[in-house]
Amino acid sequence: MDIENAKIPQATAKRLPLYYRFINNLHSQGKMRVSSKELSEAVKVDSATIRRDFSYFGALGKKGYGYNVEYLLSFFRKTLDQDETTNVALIGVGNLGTAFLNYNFTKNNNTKIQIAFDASDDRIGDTVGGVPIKHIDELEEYIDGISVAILTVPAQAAQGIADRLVKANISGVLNFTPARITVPSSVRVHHIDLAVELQALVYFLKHYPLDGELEDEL
Amino acid sequence: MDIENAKIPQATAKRLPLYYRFINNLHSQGKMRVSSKELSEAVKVDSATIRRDFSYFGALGKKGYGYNVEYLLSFFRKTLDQDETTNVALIGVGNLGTAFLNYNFTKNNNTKIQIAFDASDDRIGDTVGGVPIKHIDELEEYIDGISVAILTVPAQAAQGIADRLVKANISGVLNFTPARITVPSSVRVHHIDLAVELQALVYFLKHYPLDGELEDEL
DNA sequence: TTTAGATTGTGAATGATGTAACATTTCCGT
DNA sequence: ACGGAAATGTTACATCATTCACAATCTAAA
Ligand SMILES: NC(=O)c1ccc[n+]([C@@H]2O[C@H](COP(=O)([O-])OP(=O)(O)OC[C@H]3O[C@@H](n4cnc5c(N)ncnc54)[C@H](O)[C@@H]3O)[C@@H](O)[C@H]2O)c1
Ligand SMILES: NC(=O)c1ccc[n+]([C@@H]2O[C@H](COP(=O)([O-])OP(=O)(O)OC[C@H]3O[C@@H](n4cnc5c(N)ncnc54)[C@H](O)[C@@H]3O)[C@@H](O)[C@H]2O)c1
Repeated sequence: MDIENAKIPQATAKRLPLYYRFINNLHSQGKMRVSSKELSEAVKVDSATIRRDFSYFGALGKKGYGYNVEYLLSFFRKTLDQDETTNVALIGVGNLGTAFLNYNFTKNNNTKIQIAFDASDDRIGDTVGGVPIKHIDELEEYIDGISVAILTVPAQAAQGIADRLVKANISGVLNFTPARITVPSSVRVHHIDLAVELQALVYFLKHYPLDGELEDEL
Repeated sequence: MDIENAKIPQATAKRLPLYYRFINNLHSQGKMRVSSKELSEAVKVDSATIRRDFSYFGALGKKGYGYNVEYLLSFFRKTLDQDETTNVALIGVGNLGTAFLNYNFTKNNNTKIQIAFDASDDRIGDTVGGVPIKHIDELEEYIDGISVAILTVPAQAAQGIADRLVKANISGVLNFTPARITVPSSVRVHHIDLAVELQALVYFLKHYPLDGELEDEL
């Protein structure tokens, strides 16, 4: 769609939602302007990196002044497609799935969990956090118009479900399962492996200098 | 402690727990040997990257043969300090916190959630997933021997709790809060921002070529 | 209107990560 | 015991990301 955007580094793209949220905060607080230095302290990203990130979108600020909060906000809203909602399905209403359903991702967000699926009869027909739960056997019937799936099923079920999601034409999967699923190259998968995150943190603590470190981020 | 380890790239360190888990699987399946190519297909990491990662630890494999699963396993167990358990506290027994407590991170893991804290009187004294819940006012009394904290409190409470954790001599924090907390450089914080992850996935879907892409990983 | 001070946007330096390619070594069947 | 097949470990390169440092530009106050 946007010609320019194809050139934005992935690392930058991953920071955009973060910037958006903090700019939103500033706006609610009635702040009129902000410098890259201030933002830097809030989001814990080097100020030069922030300026560089913003610069991919052209000159958003004014030299000697900083950035106009209102303008930044409207810019990010547009860029992150806040207006156009992405429909999401959640598969596996267990511990983690229930937490996600109860959490309203819609705050500050352009995504909405529209429907959930589970294999256990107990929960079918209920709603959790306002989201209706259907039986997994009915996946194909209800998945229409959904482009992203959150996978919170047991690891053994992950690949099978993924295959069905692919057939049902899903575009992206957020996989919380420890299983690394295989999908065609037309589908994007992000793995979030919480056990690995915890273990990695512990590894860093044990093996990296504890003191003269940056205070943040992997 | 280990002199060598200081040189291991962070990207590699983050993959180690992943390798460990899959090698563990292979071992349970009775597999005796594995090549970087096989491993690559399982964990979705380029085989050259795997060989490079392993090579930081010396020559773990044999040319023309591959890697001995048993040996790899014992090596990783040692390297990831599987034997020595790291004690973890969880702060904020809400939706997300409850999911984590019910989930047994101890599988394949050198970490154990020993204790949880919450501000709401309702849950104090209960146990969730075998973990006792104490009142947050008693944080300082019970945090002895705990080196890592998982933060799943509301965003507004995050910085305050973080300050107390720092005073109580915590070494690492896994922060699920959208707030970016400030801590001294002696404390390591990893942010896991689930809303950002979802939004970033959506952004990639909308703005990046959908087809000729690697099929995995950010 | 002038000037001191602030802050951007970016070229260039540095650092980190990923991967192609291959010489080298080991395995293993004959 | 030998030779081809297999797979490592690593060199060299390519790519991506971060950060420094500063000229250019703007603000705001006197
Ligand atoms: N809970 C955590 O803290 C945590 C942490 C790290 C990783 N994970 C991973 O996240 C996933 C979910 O964890 P959880 O704790 O919520 O597990 P859970 O067992 O509580 O939930 C799994 C849910 O999936 C449903 N299910 C099973 N098979 C299904 C199928 N074929 N189709 C649809 N639904 C199916 C079950 O009925 C259950 O409700 C697991 O893969 C787990 O390894 C969880
Ligand atoms: N649930 C999700 O899916 C999800 C997704 C993304 C981010 N998050 C973030 O994770 C955090 C927790 O989310 P949640 O859905 O579990 O919220 P929640 O409201 O269900 O749970 C928060 C818990 O923290 C407790 N608490 C409040 N103040 C406290 C204090 N000062 N000390 C100790 N405990 C305190 C509350 O009693 C409650 O039990 C939030 O910051 C949220 O933004 C959650």
